[in-house]
Amino acid sequence: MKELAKVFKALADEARLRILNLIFRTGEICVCDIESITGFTQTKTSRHLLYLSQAQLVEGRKQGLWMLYSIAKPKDKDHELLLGFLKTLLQSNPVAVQDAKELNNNINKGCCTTFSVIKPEIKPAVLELN
Amino acid sequence: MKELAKVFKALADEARLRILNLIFRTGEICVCDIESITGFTQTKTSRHLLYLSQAQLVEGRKQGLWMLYSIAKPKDKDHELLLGFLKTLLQSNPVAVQDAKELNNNINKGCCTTFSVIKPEIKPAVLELN
DNA sequence: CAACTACATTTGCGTAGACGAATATAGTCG
DNA sequence: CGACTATATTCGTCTACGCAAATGTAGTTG
Repeated sequence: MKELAKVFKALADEARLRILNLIFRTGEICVCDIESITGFTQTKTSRHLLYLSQAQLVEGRKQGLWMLYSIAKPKDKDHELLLGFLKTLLQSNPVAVQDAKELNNNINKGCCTTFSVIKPEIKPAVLELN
Repeated sequence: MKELAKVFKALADEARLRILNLIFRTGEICVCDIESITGFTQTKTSRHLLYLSQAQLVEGRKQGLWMLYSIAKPKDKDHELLLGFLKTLLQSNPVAVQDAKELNNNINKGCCTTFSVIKPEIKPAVLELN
């Protein structure tokens, strides 16, 4: 129960929900893209990603100079249920949709590090923006 | 998005999750029963119920001297999804199941105000304890 | 190896939340 | 109305969290 509360605590912040949304929509994204899309400072972005990973909501891997974050692999049924639930909620949320549009703009302008440098094969059309 | 974060904040506390669990399992329960089952002080119980009702997760009605709390009626699809999700999570949680057993004990011993005084027609068998 | 980039961590500060004890309020019953 | 019960609210304290600025670190590139 305490762990469940801890997960909800990780979700109890708008900044973290916005970050989660970007990760859901991209599959995998680097820190600097999150910064540029949300307007968060580097410190703030990094700290919130730490919270999210401690709550087992996201996980990161290092690739060269970049740190790439993705949604954590579900550990059990409840965990899987939670992640699916979150994705559904964020799919229709106005702020989440707005961020998704900004993300798409960045991809098209070529200033999205994640997609232009690291995963150039992934095209905007792949993203589910609505 | 801010409202979503607020809801998660209301869920980000073990005491509130335990209270929610009791409400889910009984359908409607008075404050003093929550106190005796959880061992929370009166202040603590009341305060957390306030948080939960402000987040539109529960709602209360006054009956005589007692305040009866139940799960809030869902306002929209997302809200309904959230409540169903929560119920599922709490259904299998060990602490939640333990509290359910304690609740059942209280009902059988006749010291559960909610069921012995206010809703005597509801029998323990009605409760889904596992 | 030196400059640079992406990211993490530390520090210090202000605010929000959790708690118990005490007090207040509202309804009931004699 | 006066004693009692159930619940809510206030108060003071302690801890946790959010933030920006500064600093640290790891990997890359010339």
